[in-house]
Amino acid sequence: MTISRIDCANRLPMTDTTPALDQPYDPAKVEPRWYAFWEKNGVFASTDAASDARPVYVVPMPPPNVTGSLHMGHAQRCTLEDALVRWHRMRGFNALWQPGTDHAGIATQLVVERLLAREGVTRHDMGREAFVARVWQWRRETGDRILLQQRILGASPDWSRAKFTMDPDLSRAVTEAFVRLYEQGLMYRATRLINWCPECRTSLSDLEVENEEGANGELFEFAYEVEGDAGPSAPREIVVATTRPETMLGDTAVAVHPDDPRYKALHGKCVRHPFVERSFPIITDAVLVDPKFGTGAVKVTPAHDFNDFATGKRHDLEEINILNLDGTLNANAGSFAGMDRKEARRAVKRALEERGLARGSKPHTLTLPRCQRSGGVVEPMISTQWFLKMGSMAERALDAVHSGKTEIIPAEWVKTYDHFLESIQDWCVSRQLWWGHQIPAWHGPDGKVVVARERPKDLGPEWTQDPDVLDTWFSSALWPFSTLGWPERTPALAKFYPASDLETGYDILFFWVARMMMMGLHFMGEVPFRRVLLSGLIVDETGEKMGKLRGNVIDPLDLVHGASFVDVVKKTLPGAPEAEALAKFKKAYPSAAAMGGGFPAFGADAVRFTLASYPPSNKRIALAPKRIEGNRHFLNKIWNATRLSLDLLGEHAWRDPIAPKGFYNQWIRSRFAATCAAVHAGMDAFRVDEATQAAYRFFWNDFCDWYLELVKPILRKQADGTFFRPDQVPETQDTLAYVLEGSLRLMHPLMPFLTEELWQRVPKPASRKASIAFGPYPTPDSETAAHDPSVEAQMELLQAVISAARTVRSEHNVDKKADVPMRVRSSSPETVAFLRGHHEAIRLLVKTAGEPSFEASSGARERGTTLSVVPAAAGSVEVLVGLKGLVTKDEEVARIDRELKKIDKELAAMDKKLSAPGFVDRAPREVVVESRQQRQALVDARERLVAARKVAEEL
RNA sequence: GGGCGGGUAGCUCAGCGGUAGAGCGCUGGCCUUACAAGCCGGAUGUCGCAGGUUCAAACCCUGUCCCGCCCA
Repeated sequence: MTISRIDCANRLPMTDTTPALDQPYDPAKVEPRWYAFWEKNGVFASTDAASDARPVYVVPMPPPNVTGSLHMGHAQRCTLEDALVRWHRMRGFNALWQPGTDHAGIATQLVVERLLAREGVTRHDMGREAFVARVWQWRRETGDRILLQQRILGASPDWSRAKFTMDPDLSRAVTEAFVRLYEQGLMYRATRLINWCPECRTSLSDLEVENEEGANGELFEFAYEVEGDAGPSAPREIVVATTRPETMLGDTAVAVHPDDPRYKALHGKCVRHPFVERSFPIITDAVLVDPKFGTGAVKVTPAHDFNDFATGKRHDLEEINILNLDGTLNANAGSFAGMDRKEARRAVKRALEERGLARGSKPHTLTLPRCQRSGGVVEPMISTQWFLKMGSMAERALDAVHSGKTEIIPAEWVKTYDHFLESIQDWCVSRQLWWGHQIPAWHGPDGKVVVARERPKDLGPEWTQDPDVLDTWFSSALWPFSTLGWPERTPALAKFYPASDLETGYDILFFWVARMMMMGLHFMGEVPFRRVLLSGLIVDETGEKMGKLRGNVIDPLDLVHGASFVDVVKKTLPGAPEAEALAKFKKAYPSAAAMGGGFPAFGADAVRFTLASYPPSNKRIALAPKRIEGNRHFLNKIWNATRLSLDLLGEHAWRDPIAPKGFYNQWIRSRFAATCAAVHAGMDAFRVDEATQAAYRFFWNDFCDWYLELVKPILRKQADGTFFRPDQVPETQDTLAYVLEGSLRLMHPLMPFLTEELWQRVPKPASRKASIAFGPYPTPDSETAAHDPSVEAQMELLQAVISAARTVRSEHNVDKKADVPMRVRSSSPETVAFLRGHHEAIRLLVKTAGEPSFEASSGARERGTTLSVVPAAAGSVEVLVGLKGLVTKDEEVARIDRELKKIDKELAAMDKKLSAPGFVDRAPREVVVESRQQRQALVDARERLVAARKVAEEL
């Protein structure tokens, strides 16, 4: 076919490697070829040169963990950020999408420890230095995998600026930040009750503790014997209830409510601990004790419970730590020392029973604090750690959002952000890990501490560096400026700080976004970014969170390249029986289950377009594979429409278009202009979903369904080799080429591969650069002159007339091949004239026998015709289709009745509205006028239908 | 206990003050020389429930019931 001839035209820079435009569209043949091309042409490059006068657009990419393999969340980040970055780049911005990876302290250490465990080695066997060396080796081998995976999705960050949080320059920034914070009195060391994960053997910040609600437990009751004699009527014992019996080894008080009459006699008395040589007081505390809960008496363990800790401070109680760092009990636990905490719980209960102090137990649901990384139960524990004061930093971060210096989109999140910062506690930043930024503090004799950028030379050998490292999120919080060279005053820092947009999932609003706000304001004196764009979390099709245990994880690359479900579940549920894993997976994705044995290769563009099509207000995004399939069909549509267009354009050489005179050309240009405006509005407001929808509808429903169909007869030569309407050919070719090329550019940020592939082949101005990615982008301004609502309104009428005739054909099951006579009438001479002007389109799209006729309305009608009405205020249009011998009287009456029913329903609604008291007086005038026009159109249409029904027997 | 979302067609979701929408699914007819991953048609909703504001409410307000998430 003609396509191959066009392939040989000199439009294509890569003729030797580019396959023909085979049908159907195969992303596997197209996508792999373009990434290297973009890199070679420097598409992704930004410049920090002060002399560059372009406006700047900066997006810091949330650095994925080096442990990470690409998951749907990453794919979503990639898609949205890449769309925004490409969009700006095409519009002439100096765009920096800052890539990199995060060292992910705990996560990485756990991964490498697990590897070592297979070799039968622990990190303690190796020692710190060797272990850290091993982690570095691991990171060199696998840490960049995720960056390679992002390329498959078409991500376009400036790779030349890629950073890793443990790079020397970023590590230096971390040290500098720590030292300055210390010098400013914001970073301090303190002994406090903190969250301790015995499995990771490190402290955690409040945010790293996840509370598991509804855990099954029991409320265990036991008695403490009261010491001394409180009088004959006073109780000899006091019964307390607890969900953690083993912590009684650290009890230093029993609390009751001051007003509780049951315990009045015991105020000030002491109880004896049954297992350790200790007695402690019965105190009164209205804050801690709810007299209605349990027995109304509460055991107090200041060293292992946050509420009890506060109570201890109020009453000056002793804090007795009973735990070792690995979760076993220490010497304070007396005879229970050395036991694991779980074992100790059983042992304590048994011992209490033996002493006759147990008072029974009942089932109880509780909230269990769990470590975000290991899943282990977190123990509150007294420990000396480094803390960062949050108060004043949090205030500035709050102000920045309230004053509009940083905008959070969607705005619903502002309240959540506020609440977090308003109630924030100081941040425990030290971690007892080996992998991370070691704290730049040195400990000397007598508890002396020195904090410095480097080990001070005058410190003796007895001074040792603090073994702890910093929370991973500490270095992440510096990301928007540490990646640009801070603390040096680099050109990049001057050019690219603050960033424009920070896009991420809402799940790290506290972990990352709020902390970057605080650190950015503190160190740079300016917000780190102008907008925070938050998107929802991707969950499975039934709304469940994706997780290994659930067996519903989808690897985005499996969607891109295709994969059998068997292979998919091998990854999601390794080791599980295949049938069971498959069943779980298919239950999680009902629409995928209908696809047969696996995912077809949807291609990166289809996955991206789908991810971009969910609105950010959606907190949970239920990933429906069917939807990806639908979008792949859309890409195929673009592919084929381009093939057709190239065929219709032949050897057409680009001419800059002038304002078209032909109606269809005016119409498609107007629709294109409206679409550019809608896409721009969507992209600008972080409603990428609206941009995708506008592009989809335009390209498919306007450009393909109508414009290409209307233009075919004009641009296709007839059998005798001549054009049917030679005078219309040049302008139509120009317009087709213009809209096609513009559409590809318009959609490029959303589907970079396909648009590049096709754009390389379509006619375009000589001024265009090597890649579509260089733009320019079709903007509302560049298209606005073509926008013409009156043309669009006329086109809608024409479309309605054609559709009416098609409906009649279809409803009466007229053979597709049969030509039918058609007659169009209206009481409006203008309408008749307009429609007559489009007789050619009507003839072709309805497939009429001979030319349709156009005339003023009259009551008479030929035998054998069926009548349908298109309501219009200026005078409804009657569409008469000759169906002699093709339809019975009954069928026609039934069809007219259906039409009447519809119109009656609309008319009733309109009458109700118009006759409602106050409507005419109080509604805006244009609404009243419009409603009256609509009603008139309906009444008119109805009259014609009623008349038509009367003569239906003529059939 | 506090906060934030959500409940619209069988499914996944738009719409957020002027006559209910899309994709998928369902269904009738078409292998019409771009596309069957398609084309031309069709059916399908008391917009969670109850009040209120308004000339007008899926949309605003109040209450209420479910579902989800976050914080304590």
